[in-house]
Amino acid sequence: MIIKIDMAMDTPIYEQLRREIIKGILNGQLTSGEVLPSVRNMAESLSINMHTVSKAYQKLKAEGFLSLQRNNRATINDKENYAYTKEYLDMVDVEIERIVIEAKCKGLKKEVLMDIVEKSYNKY
Amino acid sequence: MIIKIDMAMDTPIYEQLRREIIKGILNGQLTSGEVLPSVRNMAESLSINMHTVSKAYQKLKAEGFLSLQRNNRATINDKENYAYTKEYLDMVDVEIERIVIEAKCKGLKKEVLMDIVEKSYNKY
Amino acid sequence: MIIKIDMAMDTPIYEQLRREIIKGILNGQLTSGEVLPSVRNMAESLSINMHTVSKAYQKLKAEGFLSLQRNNRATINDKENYAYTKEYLDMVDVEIERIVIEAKCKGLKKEVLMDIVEKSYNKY
Amino acid sequence: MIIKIDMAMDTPIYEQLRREIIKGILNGQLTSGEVLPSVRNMAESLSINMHTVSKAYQKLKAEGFLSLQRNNRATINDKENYAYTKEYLDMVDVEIERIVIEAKCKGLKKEVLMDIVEKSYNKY
DNA sequence: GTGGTCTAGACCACA
DNA sequence: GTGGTCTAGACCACT
Repeated sequence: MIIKIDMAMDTPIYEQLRREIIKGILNGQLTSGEVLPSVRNMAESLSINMHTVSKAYQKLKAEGFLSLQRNNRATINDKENYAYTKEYLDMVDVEIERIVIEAKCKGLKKEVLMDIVEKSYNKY
Repeated sequence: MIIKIDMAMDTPIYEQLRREIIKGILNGQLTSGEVLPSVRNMAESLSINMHTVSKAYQKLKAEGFLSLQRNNRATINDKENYAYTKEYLDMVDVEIERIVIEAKCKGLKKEVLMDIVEKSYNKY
Repeated sequence: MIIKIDMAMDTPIYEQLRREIIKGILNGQLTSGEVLPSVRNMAESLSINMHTVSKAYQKLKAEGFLSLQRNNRATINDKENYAYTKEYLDMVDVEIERIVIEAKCKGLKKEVLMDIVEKSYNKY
Repeated sequence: MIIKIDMAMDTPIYEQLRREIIKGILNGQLTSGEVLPSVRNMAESLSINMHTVSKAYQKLKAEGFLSLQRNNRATINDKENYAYTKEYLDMVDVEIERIVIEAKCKGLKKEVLMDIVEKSYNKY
């Protein structure tokens, strides 16, 4: 699986890595039970720090996307482990609201915005 | 106009202030030509530092939301000055995509997500 | 003579006024011996502070463009009084160099830059 | 690379630093991919404050001259990232016009002015 | 160790 | 009185 990290982006590297793994789960490149490269290997292949990879793995573990075994192997979990919760929905709500306010203020029509969301949803 | 700043939030204060002002423009509390409090006054009334307010004003200026006049007044601009651009649309696209990927991965149906966006849009 | 002041510009008002008067001299709207409005009148008609007008007049006087009489009247001088000097040439050189360096760095061809200068010269 | 800062000059320090870096890019002392000193190091070697350096770097980033990488390196960009735009040309036009008007008013011949520009261009 | 954010206090040009 | 610049020192997330 190809993971793209952009050092020039303002998003933290560990967050970029986290998102890439989630994307991998979504598009089927990472299936339940699959084992991710070790922290050390992942860090090497991406030319980033081990701590950064570890941070991404830890966050994904906390969210239920994967399990970390004693042997430091990260295994992708079943869907049930990371199904959306009430808290997650609230968070999405806040994020969407922030985007919507600015977009509406700038004159973006509801239809255009909804279209972006729909197209994005269908894309993956 | 009431501006809420949450010092405990991880969003920078200047960014919170920026968003509150945009929200004010959207809901009609700040209309074109309206004058904002001076940097010093705004800082005092929010119990934050001058420079933090200044940073918010500068960003809003760069985005066309307001003009910093030579007579030391921050004036809300006309809609034309901050209408959405191609670059802004691209940015929204990236942000939406990020949210959509994670939401879809977590099993959130398209209809539910679209509903959140629509409700948010109609709310303001 | 019409004088345009843009409160949203970052150029100081007194400097804008100064430039407008020089422009007036160049295009023949202000001829040698002509009398400018009093500081008070000019300030009123431009809706700016008297001190600001005074500052512009003082600077123009120091540069030889006009004379200030005891009755506070500003009179445009003859050309000889404000002919370019060695110091002025040096200053132009510095300003041009600053523009040229950045322009060249950005890939602007010499011909394009020279063309801008020539067109600008012929325009007035 | 030698960077000269004149504390007595009326040009802000961050702006002087910005120009020095652009000059370095132009004369080949700073090539694409090259890494600038960290904000702290640059500040120390110039005996100025961290924040002042940061402001210069931020401006250069906004203009495309460099990227501030997540691994805390300020890297010079490729030419494409800071090629001149329509907006930049308009800005140059305004600046040139301002100089030309005053110069012409002071009796400076077109040829002399053009010569200054040409010499300046060839110098770097 | 690095940059980003925030605060505080100072000076200055502008109005 | 106003904003812009600069300094200094602190905290924090990221690497």
